[in-house]
Amino acid sequence: MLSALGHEARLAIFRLLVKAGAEGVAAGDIARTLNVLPNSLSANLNVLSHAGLITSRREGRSIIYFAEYGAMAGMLEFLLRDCCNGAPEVCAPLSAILDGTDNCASACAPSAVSPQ
Amino acid sequence: MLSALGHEARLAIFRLLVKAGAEGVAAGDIARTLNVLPNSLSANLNVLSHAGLITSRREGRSIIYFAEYGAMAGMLEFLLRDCCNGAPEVCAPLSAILDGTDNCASACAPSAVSPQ
DNA sequence: CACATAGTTCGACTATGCTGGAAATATGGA
DNA sequence: TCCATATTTCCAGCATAGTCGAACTATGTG
Repeated sequence: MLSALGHEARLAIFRLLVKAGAEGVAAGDIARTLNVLPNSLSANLNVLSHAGLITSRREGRSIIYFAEYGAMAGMLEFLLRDCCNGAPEVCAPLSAILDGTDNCASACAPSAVSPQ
Repeated sequence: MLSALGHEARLAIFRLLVKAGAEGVAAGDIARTLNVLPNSLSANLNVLSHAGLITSRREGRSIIYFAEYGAMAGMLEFLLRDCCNGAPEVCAPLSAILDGTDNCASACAPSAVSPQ
């Protein structure tokens, strides 16, 4: 997963899908938005998909891609556990982010964007 | 950073350094622990260092390497912001990790490291 | 059925990253 | 000074990943 995201174009794709949420984004729209060739986009989508970071569903002639939140959460959990175990001072600022200071919990809790 | 960590050996190195904490680990000890050749270890340490994930200090004839917690926190913050904005349901399980269920927040929270 | 649109797969080329041996540099000790 | 230890740098050689054009497959429409 880390190596899948360790690639400028793929990270951009994934971020786009995360922002899009449960609606997902069609491959063509991704290509247009990020200004990449459809075939290399397809290759990158394949890598992300194989890493478990995204899923897809056919809809008409488009194929819609979605970020796989569970995988993302799992990866972050892995990283958080490792960093917290050895370095408590890393956690505090992160807790602050999660704990509604900025954007997350406050934005997360009420609206409940995607019913999964 | 993501691509630096997206490499089995480098991730192992980084995890080792995170666990070691402020004491750091000498290059030779890393090589012995992870059973890698010193020259390829050096190359990987270089990549991690260039990514800002680790630092080093000479101590006698050894060179001690340390995880750079700030960089790690920055990276996690970046990932958390992105995922939380679009995907509230990712946050909950992570908050649980940070919030003292296991290991972290209980150790983190009281000390209040950064006033932001 | 023919055609247009949406994506993917294939194949060749290029580039970049990784590995491992050997030599070089730096430090400390006899 | 000479030697041992610790680590890095240099230099092939190899493998893998990325890119791009072109052909292929699938779906919907007239």
